[in-house]
Order: sequence, then structure tokens, then C-alpha cells
Amino acid sequence: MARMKGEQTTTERKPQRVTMETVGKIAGVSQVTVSRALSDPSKVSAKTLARIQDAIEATGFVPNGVAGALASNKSKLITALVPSLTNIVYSSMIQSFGRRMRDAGYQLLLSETGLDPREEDATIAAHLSRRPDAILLTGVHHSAQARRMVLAAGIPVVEIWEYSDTPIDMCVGFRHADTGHAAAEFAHRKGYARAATISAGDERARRRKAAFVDRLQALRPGAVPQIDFDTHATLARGREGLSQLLDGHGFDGGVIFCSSDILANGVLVEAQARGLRVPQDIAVIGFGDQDGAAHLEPPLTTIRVDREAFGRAAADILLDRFKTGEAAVPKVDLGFELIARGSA
Amino acid sequence: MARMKGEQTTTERKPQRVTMETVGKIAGVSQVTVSRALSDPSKVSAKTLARIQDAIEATGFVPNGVAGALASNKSKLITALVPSLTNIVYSSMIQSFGRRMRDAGYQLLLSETGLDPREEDATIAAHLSRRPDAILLTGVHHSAQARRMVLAAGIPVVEIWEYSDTPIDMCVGFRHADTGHAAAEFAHRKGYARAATISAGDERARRRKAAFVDRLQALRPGAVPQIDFDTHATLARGREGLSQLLDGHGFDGGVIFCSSDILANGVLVEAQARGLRVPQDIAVIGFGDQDGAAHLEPPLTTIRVDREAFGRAAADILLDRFKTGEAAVPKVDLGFELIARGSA
DNA sequence: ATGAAAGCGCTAACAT
DNA sequence: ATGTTAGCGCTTTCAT
Repeated sequence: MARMKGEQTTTERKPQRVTMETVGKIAGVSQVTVSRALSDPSKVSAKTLARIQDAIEATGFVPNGVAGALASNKSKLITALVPSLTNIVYSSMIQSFGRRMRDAGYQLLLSETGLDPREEDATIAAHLSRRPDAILLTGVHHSAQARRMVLAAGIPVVEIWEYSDTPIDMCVGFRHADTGHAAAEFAHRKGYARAATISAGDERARRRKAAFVDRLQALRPGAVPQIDFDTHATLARGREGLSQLLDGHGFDGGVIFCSSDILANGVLVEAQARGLRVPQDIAVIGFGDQDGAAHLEPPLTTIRVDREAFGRAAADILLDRFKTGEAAVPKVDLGFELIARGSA
Repeated sequence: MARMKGEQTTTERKPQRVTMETVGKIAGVSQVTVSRALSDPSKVSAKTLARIQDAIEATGFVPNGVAGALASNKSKLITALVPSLTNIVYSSMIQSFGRRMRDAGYQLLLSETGLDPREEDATIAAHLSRRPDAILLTGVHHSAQARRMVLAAGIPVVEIWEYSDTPIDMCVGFRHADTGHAAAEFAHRKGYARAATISAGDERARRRKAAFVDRLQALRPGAVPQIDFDTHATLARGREGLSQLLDGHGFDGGVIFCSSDILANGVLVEAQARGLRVPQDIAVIGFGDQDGAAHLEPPLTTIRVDREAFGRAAADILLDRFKTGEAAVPKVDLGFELIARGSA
């Protein structure tokens, strides 16, 4: 279609942005009054308010939060960093955290940091440039630079999913090593002759596993074969782990502590495929009590952590900090629970 | 601790925000030069650049992206709405989308909309107030108001996870009804005498199921018992679904089309618990080819959609639009594939 | 109850 | 290669 220089077709023309100025002009008031009508309607007379609301409807005005954030130095934005978006452990925490924050008028800027801790620093910097009102970090191990940056930002920092006596600011979590200890004590009480571990490639999973091995060997000496993957946990890795244990490590039965339920699920499947009885031949302890763990055959013995509660607690201490200026309980240890079901 | 009026303790004092002005003063240049050094270093002399970089290091300066966004009318922010953060279907799409966008310098503002479509409008408005450079929506069914708002924003809109000939702007997805048709044809070819469905409470799941029933009944008349949950899919619901079918609907064997793999997994578990053979007594077709589907016993026959590819494609057409000003291929149907494994 | 003025920290012309 | 001048669209005083 031919068109003349400088002319613009309808589809190409950028819609003229509607500002408070525009709305005010239509309603016959100044821009400031529109601002007030939106932020505190009680400060504006009823009839003015009505006219402003009409003008907003008519124009389809959407306030420019960027300008507002710049002027007020409040963004109503919370920044969150998680290792993985697809890992149910993190996504369910973020889900409950996000819901509560959203109810309080905040939105979530979310990024994945992956398994490599060094990736985190750049992401933190990028996030801070958005001038969030707070930042949520996963775990309590961060680089010196990361700590410096978030501290310099002068905003509340919540570390989630791991407890520390010395968080950057606030934290909500549990002690990962303790879960390994608890699993080891359970296995020992149950009298399993042999034990092994299967672990995914994240640092906290490794710590849980190491704690299991340490405690078990303290209770009763004996080798504990360990399969360590350097990837995320998947069901296939669980199957593979059991196979390696059985075929390559001379493991001929006993209890297996897995760093996550999905790995444990894989062990169950592989055991079934090989005609091994659970828990008589192979016993399995998982971690996470994820969806379906209780409904597997046999039901999975696992360590339960209330991820939703972590998210809610994180939101609560944050909102409290916003309100009071200081958090009453900045360090929260929500603990865990070993759930004995049929698999061990 | 007593302290004088107006005095501030160290811990209370908000860190003085470092601006480009500050950095420039230290480096002996103007604020604009600092801006240039950051956005296009080639425009600044080597020695100036070095001094500026020193000043940035020394001060720990983090650019204020809010101010930048306001001034340039570019936020480098992409807004995304998904029904659920914990559903692997959506999180894996978002993951691959987010990774590619992040590599291109964009960040993701992410919100959950839930199962209720009406919740979406308010969230869209909130997101648009951040002045994102583009918006990603799940599915192609949105309210008239939602369409109006995103259109008025004058930014690219990508609808993902569902194909439409008439998207708001661009779309990447597949035709959900076609998957039901394909499953029905497969079931018919395989000669299953009886069929049933189990579906979760989302609108697209319902459409897949309805398409299955329609096509199957077109191929060969006969009732198709349907279990419809109005919640998200879980393994427990899958077990429950099979139980209801068996105990309450007089379903005594045949093929079951599930609206997701997690439901199918539950059916498998319940069948195993009841000592039913799969696929001889109960055959199962899932949807999604989720992690582990191939490793279940028996491996799950399912419909595979390449969710990561959706995310990547969405990022690609968006980045292309940013670059060229118009997308060459705004509507992408990535299709699906029925994978016949052992369960049906 | 409403308005005028200043300014948040940048980027985008336009100089030089 | 660097600086000057204007805004971007709001919120925040301070007036009236």
C-alpha cells in the first residue's frame, strides 16, 4: 500500500499515552488532584472524585508506576532470586510468598540463578537497579560482593529456604544438615545393615547427604556408597542411581537416602522394574514430601518441609518490617519432620 | 541508648544513594558522560572511561533503572502472566523464555493468575503500570477489557501455550482440541472397547477432554464416563479418578484419557495398588510428557508438547519484533506429538 | 479541597 | 569527546 512521506497508518501510530495531566484536563482539575484521587480518595471531594473516575474510564488511563516510583522512591516491587523456576521446592515457596505480597500490593520480579553461585552477583545487580522495596534470596551463602550490594541498597533482605544464625538481614528456613542427621538416626534405629546415598548437584542437597553419611558412620562404622549427580534431580537420575549402586558399587540392598523425592521416586520405579521388594530389599528415604510422595507404592518415607509456610513467613516478616521499620523476629527456623511411611 | 534530637545512629542512617552525578564528580566529568560510559563506552575516551570505572567501583554505584526507564521510555522489562507458578507446564515455558530474554538484557515480572480468568484483568493493569516493553499472556482467551488494555499500551503482546488464527498480536502454541482428536483416533485404532476421561479444572484441559470424547463418539458410539475435577491436577486426584471410575461409574476396564501426566501417573499407581494390569486391564493416555513419563512402569503413552520450544519461540519472535519493528511470523503453531509407549 | 513549584535520576537532543 | 538543556510523569512540600 502506497503512503505518503510522514503519513502514518492507524496500525502504526503509537497510542498517545494518557497521563494524569490528560485525565485532569478532562475532569477539569489539576494533575495533582488526579494523583490524590488515586492515592488517597478521601482528600478529594466526592464530585471531583466522580469526574476524575469518569475521565479515567473514558481514557483508559493506567498510572505510570515508573514515574511514581522515581518520585516517591517506593517501587512496590519485590525482587526474588531462585535457583530454578521449575523445581517445585522453589516454585511453591515463591507461589505462597508472591500471593501474600500481591495481596499487600507488591509485585514480583523473579530471576533464576541456576546451580552456579557466581551467576548470582550479576543478577542481584540487575535487580537492584529496579530499586525494589526488598529482595528475597535463596539460601544463606552469598558472595561478599552480593552481601555488600544488597546491604548498600538499604532495603530489607530475606534469605529463605535455609536457616542461619547470622543472616544478612532476615531469614526463614531450616537447618539442612539436621535433616541428614535425622535420616541417619532413623535408618540406624530401623536397623538397616547397609546404606547408600543418591544426591543431585546442588550445594544444599550435598550438605544434607554429607550429614547423613557423617551421622550414620558415627553411629556404626561401615562404608556408604554415594552417587552424586552434578545436575538437577530427575526421575531418570533416580533410576540410574539405583542401577549404579546395584551394578557398580556392590550395593546389594539396604537403605538409600535421596536428596529429593523425585530421585527417590526413580529408585522406587527401578526397584519395581527389577522385581526388588521395597522396603525389604531396598529401602528408600526421600526429601521434600512432594506431591504424590504419600501416594506412591509403597508410600515414600521422606523429610517434610512446609515450603508454603516458608513463603508465607517470609512475606509476613517483610510486611511487618515495612510497617514497623524493624522486624521483631528476623530469624525464623521452621524446622522439618521425618515422615515414616512404607518405603523405609 | 540516649541520643540527641536529629542525630542518627550509624545503623539507622539510610545509605546515601550514589547517582551518576556523584560518580561524575569523583571522576571529574559531568553526569552525562557517566551515562554515556555505561550505555556506549565507545563514545568516551579511554582515560575518562577508566576514571569513571574507578569511581563506580569505589562508590558501589548501581544505576537507577527506574529513572532510566522513565527518561527513555524503555524499561527492559517483560511482564508475564501464567495460571500457576508450580505447574511444570508453565514454569518450564517461562524458564526457557526467561533465559533467552535475560540473555538479551530483559528481566521478567511474573504473576500468577490462577484458574479464574477474571483475576487476569486486574493483574494486567498492575503489570502495565510498570511500563513493560512487552507482555506475555498464557492462552488466547482474554476479556475484552484485557485486550483493550494491552492494545492501548502499544507494546508487543505474545500469547503462549495456545494457537489462534486471531491472536491479539502474536502467538506461539498448539491447537488443544487437536490433541484430544489425536488421542481418540489412537484409542480407536488400538481397538479399546471402552473409554473414559479424567480432567483437571482448567479450561484448556476441559477442551482437550471434550475433543477426545467428541471424536471418539464420532468414530464409534458409546458412553464415555468423565471425571472432572475443578482443582489443579495432582497424583492423588489421578488415583481418586480411577477409583471413582471403577467403583462409581461401572467402568470395568478400557482406556483412560487424562488431561495431564500427573493424573495419568496417579491412575498407574492406583491400578498397581489394585493389582490391575496396564495396559491389558486399564490403558492410560496422558498429556504433557512430563519428567519421568518415559520412566514409569509401564512407560506412559502421552501427548508431547515441547514447552521449552514454546518459550524460546516466544522470545525469538519478540526479540525480532524489537529489532525490526514488525514480526515476520507472528503466529506460530508448534504442534504436538502422540508418543505411544507401554501404557496404552 | 485544590493548586503551583520543585525535583526524583536518568536519557535525548543539541551544542561545542 | 564532552557538556548544557530539557524533559519523562509522577509525588512531595508548601500555599491558598
